[in-house]
Amino acid sequence: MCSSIVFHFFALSVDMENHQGDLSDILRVCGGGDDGISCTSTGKNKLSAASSPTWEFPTEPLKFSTAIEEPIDNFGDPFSSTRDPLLNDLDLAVVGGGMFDNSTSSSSMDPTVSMNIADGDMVISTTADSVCSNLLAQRMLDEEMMKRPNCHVFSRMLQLSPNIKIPISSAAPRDLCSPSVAATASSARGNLSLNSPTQLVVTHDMIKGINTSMGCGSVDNSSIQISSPRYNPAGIKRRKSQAKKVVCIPAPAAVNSRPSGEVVPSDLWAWRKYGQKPIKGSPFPRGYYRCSSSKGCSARKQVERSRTDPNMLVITYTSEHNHPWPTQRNALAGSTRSQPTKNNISISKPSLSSSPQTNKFTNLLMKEEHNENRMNENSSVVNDTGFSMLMASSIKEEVGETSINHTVDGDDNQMLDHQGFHESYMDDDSILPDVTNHLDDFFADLGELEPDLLFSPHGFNGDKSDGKRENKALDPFSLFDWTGNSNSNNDSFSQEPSKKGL
DNA sequence: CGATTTTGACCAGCGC
DNA sequence: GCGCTGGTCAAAATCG
Repeated sequence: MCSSIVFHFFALSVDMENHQGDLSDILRVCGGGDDGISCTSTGKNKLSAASSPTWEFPTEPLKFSTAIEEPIDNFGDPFSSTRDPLLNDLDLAVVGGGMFDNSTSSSSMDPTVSMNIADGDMVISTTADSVCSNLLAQRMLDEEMMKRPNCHVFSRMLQLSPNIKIPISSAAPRDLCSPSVAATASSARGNLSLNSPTQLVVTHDMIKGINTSMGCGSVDNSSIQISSPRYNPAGIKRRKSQAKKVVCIPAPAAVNSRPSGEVVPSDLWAWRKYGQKPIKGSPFPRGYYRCSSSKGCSARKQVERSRTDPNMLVITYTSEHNHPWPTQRNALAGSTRSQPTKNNISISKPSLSSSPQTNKFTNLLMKEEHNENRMNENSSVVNDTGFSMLMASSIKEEVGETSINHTVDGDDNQMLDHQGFHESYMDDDSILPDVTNHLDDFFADLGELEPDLLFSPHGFNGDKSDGKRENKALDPFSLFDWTGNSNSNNDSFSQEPSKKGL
């Protein structure tokens, strides 16, 4: 019975207060290789990534974030407060019989999940066995990410902090441990894999080699980028000190054939372009998008090419979504119509490919700016085989806790109340998103698709020649589904900005 | 036909 | 106050 689970471990929270400035603040932690953080449990009760040969410890010790004075907004980051479905992009395989049942999760002794920080190493462990343990641990990470408004899971990320407090719901593991679905080990993208029983150790050894780099331009494969929120991409002038979150991602090698030449990576929100302007000092125009998932949503984002490296896209999120994470169908409905009709699947699944081209997707940098007074927020990027993520790491946390045990006997409501997700939308209780429902929707949608198509590399890379728009919303990798990219002409983006100077 | 993109016009913030 | 620049609006065009 398969009991391992892929544990995507994409970002580390690093205190960057000693790194100030702008572009030069961006550090890169080179992971090397395609696997990034990748390890498999070899011991019975411990899974350690310390032996991962692809990580180096930074020349200077990483400082994990501690207390932050104030929570900050999510800035429309689709993953900042909402559970990231990508966290569950396990290779799922239907197995006969129940590989997991309540008796497993509800043993005589309630399983607990604990997270400890010792010497900068984070250890997540549970007393539960088998898949449930793994799921609990993963859930724990998920919860942690949701709990932290700044734990921007633009993809899968995890913050390392000595102050982790994650409520775990008893329902959660059961929900995740569907009797009909077994999680099988897969490290296709070099993720941290958890085998049962669960103890996850993230050690300093997993990280090494911090190098400074300049802006988004210094990106190479298999790297972690840590940027300072002080970096003001492209010298964007702030209006009304509006909080922004900036994400730098590698530009796709392929570019769509839009007149604008714009390349917009899709995420799971629906965005509608409402403007485009040439930016002074940059040969590339900036596109303005607003969330079209919900009327009244103030979430916006700006997409432009990095002026220092045209191969990088700078996405600036402004404001935040005031509605739940869109369902797959909603996301599909909101997808741009410029989606290529053919041959875009392989592009959208970079992480499942090991080609050099794929590795161009390896680096992502996310930066966050809250306001003028919050310049020392932390952010980091951790790469994976096909993805790399960076997240801001400023989190409101309790101080002094280094180990918190979580008994798996809470209720869902309680869980939600403790999640940053809830906090993120506390301004409007009427539209509090239901994380659990999102999860349910997500998996329900997944269930409607053929597993092979969904989860197998073949399915990902299959060429849909029927001309239909890919259901990218169901594809966790659609994050990097560069819209409308059906060819590899990277120059089309570099075309002249709109004729009028706007 | 509805949703999205394009694009010229307008508005607002900021520096001088 | 003025000009520059960025951000948004909205009508027309486009697409599925």
